[in-house]
Amino acid sequence: MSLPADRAAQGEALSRAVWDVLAQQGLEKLTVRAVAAAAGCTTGLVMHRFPNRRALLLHARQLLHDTTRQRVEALEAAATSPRAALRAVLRQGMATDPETTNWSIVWLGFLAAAVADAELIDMHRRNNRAWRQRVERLVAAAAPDWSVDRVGAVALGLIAMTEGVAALAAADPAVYPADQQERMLDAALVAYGLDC
Amino acid sequence: MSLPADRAAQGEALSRAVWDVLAQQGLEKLTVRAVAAAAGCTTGLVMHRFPNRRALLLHARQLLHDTTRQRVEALEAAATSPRAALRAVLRQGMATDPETTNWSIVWLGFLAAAVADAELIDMHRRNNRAWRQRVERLVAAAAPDWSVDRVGAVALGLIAMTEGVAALAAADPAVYPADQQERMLDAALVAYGLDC
DNA sequence: AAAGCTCGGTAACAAACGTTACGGTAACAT
DNA sequence: ATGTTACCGTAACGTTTGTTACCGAGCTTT
Repeated sequence: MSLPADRAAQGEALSRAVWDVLAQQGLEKLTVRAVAAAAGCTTGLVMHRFPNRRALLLHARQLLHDTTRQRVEALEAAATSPRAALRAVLRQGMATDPETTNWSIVWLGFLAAAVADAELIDMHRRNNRAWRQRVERLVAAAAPDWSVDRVGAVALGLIAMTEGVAALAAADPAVYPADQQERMLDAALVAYGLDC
Repeated sequence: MSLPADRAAQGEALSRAVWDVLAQQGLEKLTVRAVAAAAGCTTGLVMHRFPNRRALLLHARQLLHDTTRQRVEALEAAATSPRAALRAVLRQGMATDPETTNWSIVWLGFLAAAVADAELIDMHRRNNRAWRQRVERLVAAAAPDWSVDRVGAVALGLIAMTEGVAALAAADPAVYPADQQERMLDAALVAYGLDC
């Protein structure tokens, strides 16, 4: 069968291979051949599916965003209160298990690759601005009487904290165990007056 | 003259060239030839000064750490109170001006490069553990009656927050201006009860 | 002044890279 | 059954990479 659904599935599988290589071998080894090997195919298939290496990377980057967005929306929908939603969403932004740790490493790799790529940095900015608006909305819902300025400052603090600890824990998991990240998050939520 | 001081100075200049390339062209373009061009010399000099590319990168990474350590110690020594020292040290960890923004991008590049390099990741861990101990010491001095657990959780929160906002601001300076980062830091210090 | 030594630039190497062209196989249509 | 098309692996291309070998210029020593 050569339905477009199959082509899309192949593109998705190749994007997942991009993530795997990025997480396990790093940005410097992120070659077309390495991606093909991780996907269990040859470079021919990769280059038939994408016009060039950059298009493959851009697709993998966008798919990463879409995937995490869906996961976050599910967490938000399943939460029983605004503050529980805020905590759940922030929690998955840290590196508390192998899956989210992997996600963090991949995220760092794409960010490093975006330094020299205008389109990648644009995607990063679009996605991160959306992320920031989401957290600001959640903070505003969790503290309805706050001023816009305070919501912004606290949301930024929480975003930066989770983003930062994800990077730190991804690079040194032994020193940043999951429970310490959670205690850090809870301490911050308590300090800001946003605890459940 | 061929004094060892000159050789060391050349190594330093080449390391600075590594930073420049990393900040302006990204990790993927961090080649020996690009470094030589940024340093205004040829690849011959680079390979005479360092046995191979990895050694050059390791030297640049260590020099980056030593440089920032000296800057932080100067800030700490110049502070008039423990809380002022804490704030000054944390402040320089964010990306509030072109210099610290550059530093953040370089830091991200080295972190991404460390994914596949055991020695680079070791250096990152050593340096970051020292950084964490420094901030924990500053927090303990700023709040002498806190428990060790609380000092650890708050210090981790502050470290992660500054580290995270530095990455965010480095990638999207227009959305994370300096004054917003400072307000975020002050809001966090107030929330933790560590304001001056 | 001539020889030796240090230094750094030039040029070349093999390997790996992104990309392209070609060929063969399997499914579909007629 | 035969021609057509889509699909993908194979092999090659030119370029770029890290690295090595070589060579000439300038300083020191005798």
